[in-house]
Amino acid sequence: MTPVAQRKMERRKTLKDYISRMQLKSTKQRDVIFDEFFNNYMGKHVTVEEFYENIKKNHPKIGFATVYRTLKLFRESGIAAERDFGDGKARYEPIRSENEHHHHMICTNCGNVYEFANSQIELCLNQIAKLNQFDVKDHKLQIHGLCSSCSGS
Amino acid sequence: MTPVAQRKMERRKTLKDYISRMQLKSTKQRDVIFDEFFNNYMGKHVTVEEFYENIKKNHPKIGFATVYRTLKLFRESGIAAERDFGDGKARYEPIRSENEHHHHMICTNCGNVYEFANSQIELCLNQIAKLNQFDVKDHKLQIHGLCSSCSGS
DNA sequence: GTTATTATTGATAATTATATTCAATATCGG
DNA sequence: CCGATATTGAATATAATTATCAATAATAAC
Ligand SMILES: [Mn+2]
Ligand SMILES: [Mn+2]
Ligand SMILES: [Zn+2]
Ligand SMILES: [Zn+2]
Repeated sequence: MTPVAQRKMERRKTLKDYISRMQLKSTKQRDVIFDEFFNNYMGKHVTVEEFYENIKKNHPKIGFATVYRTLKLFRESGIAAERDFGDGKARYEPIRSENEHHHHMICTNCGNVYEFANSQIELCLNQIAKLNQFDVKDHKLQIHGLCSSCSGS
Repeated sequence: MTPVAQRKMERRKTLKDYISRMQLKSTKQRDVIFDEFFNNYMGKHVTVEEFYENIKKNHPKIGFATVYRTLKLFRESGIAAERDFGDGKARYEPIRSENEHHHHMICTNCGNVYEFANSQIELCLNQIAKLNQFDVKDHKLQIHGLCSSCSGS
């Protein structure tokens, strides 16, 4: 099995566990949305609208509200992350592994998103939090500006 | 003159300059909102609704749309910053000085906001941007979690 | 397998923050 | 003061998200 397929299976188990733990139910729609999401959106940051328009092509009967609710379910179960890049629309991306963590550079011109991670920053943040006795649940870091294509450098 | 009054005068000049540069007009309402904002909201992060409710007490005739538009004008002119703490409401805070820059720790329980700054993080960010030939216009950093009061440590 | 219970679906409507419209009014250069 | 133009404030529109609810699907109990 490829590493990609392996990770997808792990995500499926995480979701199934969450569903049974919360006494929810597995459904055709959730399976369909799961496959679409983890097959086509690794490393992407898709809005609900975009995702809905694409999944509708192969599954015309699926409802908009169901897509909304299911992506939210993915977030709650820990297999997806919800992002806000400041344009008023929620975006979702598959979480790649348990402890993976990254941040975003967003081009205000073309909209492209670049990911980065930096352990030194993470360390600073933890120190700052500790100093203020702040119990960190999450943090987000975004750089907004022009990507190399758009700034013409 | 106190340093606080001094800075307020500088902000007023910045706004006046912006208004004349963009061929806008000075109005009673803008003056009233300016005074309210810089007298009562230094170091605060106020929503438009909150701000409107408070200013209405002394100036009942002022309109909601005017408050919205004026706070946006303050942002455009560079004397106020717009923040998004993830609760779906825009927040505004007075900019304290030209090159001042800070970030936020937000308690998910009590809603209190704590500010911090860290030059090492800023340096890392600039390096990362340079490495990716990314032309930084802005960046935001937020820590979400429980403050010391709410985590009971 | 049948039945009972409970969650889900999908169409629609409600909500919420923000943006726009527009007629009346205020500002400002000349 | 006059005329041109920007602003105001009430109302309306927009856009993303969330809630409602009757029909249906999934699981549990028997
Ligand atoms: Mn990402
Ligand atoms: Mn602040
Ligand atoms: Zn770009
Ligand atoms: Zn707190």
